[in-house]
Amino acid sequence: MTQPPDDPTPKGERTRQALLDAAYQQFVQRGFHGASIRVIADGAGITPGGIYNHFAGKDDLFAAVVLAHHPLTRIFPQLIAATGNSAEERLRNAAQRITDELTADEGLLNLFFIEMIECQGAHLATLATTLMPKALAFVSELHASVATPPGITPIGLLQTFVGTVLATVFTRRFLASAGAPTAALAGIEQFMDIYLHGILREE
Amino acid sequence: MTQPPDDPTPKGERTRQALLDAAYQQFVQRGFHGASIRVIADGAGITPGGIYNHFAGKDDLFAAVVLAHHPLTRIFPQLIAATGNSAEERLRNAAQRITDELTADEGLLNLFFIEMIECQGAHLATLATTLMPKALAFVSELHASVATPPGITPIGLLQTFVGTVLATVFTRRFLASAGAPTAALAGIEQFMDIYLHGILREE
DNA sequence: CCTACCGATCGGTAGG
DNA sequence: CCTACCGATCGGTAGG
Repeated sequence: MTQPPDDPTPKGERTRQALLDAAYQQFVQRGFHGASIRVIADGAGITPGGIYNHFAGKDDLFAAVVLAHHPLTRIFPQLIAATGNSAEERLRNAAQRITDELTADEGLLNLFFIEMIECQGAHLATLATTLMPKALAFVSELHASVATPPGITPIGLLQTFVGTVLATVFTRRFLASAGAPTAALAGIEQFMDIYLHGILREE
Repeated sequence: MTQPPDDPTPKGERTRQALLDAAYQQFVQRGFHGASIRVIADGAGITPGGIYNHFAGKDDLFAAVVLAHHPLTRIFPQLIAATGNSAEERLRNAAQRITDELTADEGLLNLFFIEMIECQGAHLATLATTLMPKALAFVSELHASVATPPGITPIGLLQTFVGTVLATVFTRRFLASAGAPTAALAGIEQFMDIYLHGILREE
């Protein structure tokens, strides 16, 4: 008997996905070293040994989580998919979408930080080579179509835009943790007011 | 015999400082759970058990490191100490100083992230109550003296400024990790060009 | 502040 | 994919 080849979701594949989900939750809550293989296995409904039928080890499992959930995998597609009748409108729309996504699931930003700290950014080069070409093409076109301050390269435009969005999400989160009243804080609209007024000069 | 009371640095105090230094190095390199009490003790030149003469436990040691090295303890004083003949000059000067300090020691920013992820920002409220009053007084005065876009509160001014500085340091680090050519990246001057042009409107 | 040690938990493997 | 288990290391303590 061979295994039925076109089941909607093969048994092994479902387990693998359950492992990825459980691992994501644990890693973003406790960090790489703080997350336990046993708790992850539990969350996926299997015993610890079973993990090694799907992943070579804890590092391999973490790498798979990074590939599936790293914020960069959300930011760049949202940037390209943004709509609007002008460069300004498209950037505002993209900023809003990215902020919403990063705010809805705090784990995404955590994963960014955990990877940089506990893996020293080892996966960033891989992610970048996959994602950057399209993002750079998009931003080069944008850069050519608008007037920016002197010294801003296309990659600098991408950097300052993404940096401003990350700054919004991050500062709102830590100021809320510190006890600041949320209503007094700047949101993505204010950050974009400042950023776009500063970067889009008269043509 | 009593202990000589005004030695330049008492024996126990030197050990405590050595522990703080070793702990800082380990925590920012490996995260809270990744750092080992034994390695920290080694780094301070004592045996693991000796740590508990100075700190109640690993958490207590981490809390002391956060109090001593958290970026907020550097950012706010630098902001207040900044010099210049106009609001713009003072903000540029402060941004430059903060950026230099956070770039010179990558551990500082790591500590910010580690504390937010592995301690869920538990120490931020304490830090804020110590540091915010002076910073808010400074920024309230600044807010009153310049024209900002509508909807920007004094705390929003502080938030967007600090956010912009953090965005500079963070995006430069991760883009460098990802293999981007450093020369093409925006630095604090470019970020401030954009930010200040966006936030300081005509009076 | 050291020696010696505690129980607990870690990531991972062998064999089925 | 489970059972049973490995050696290693963890944070922390007792007693001196």
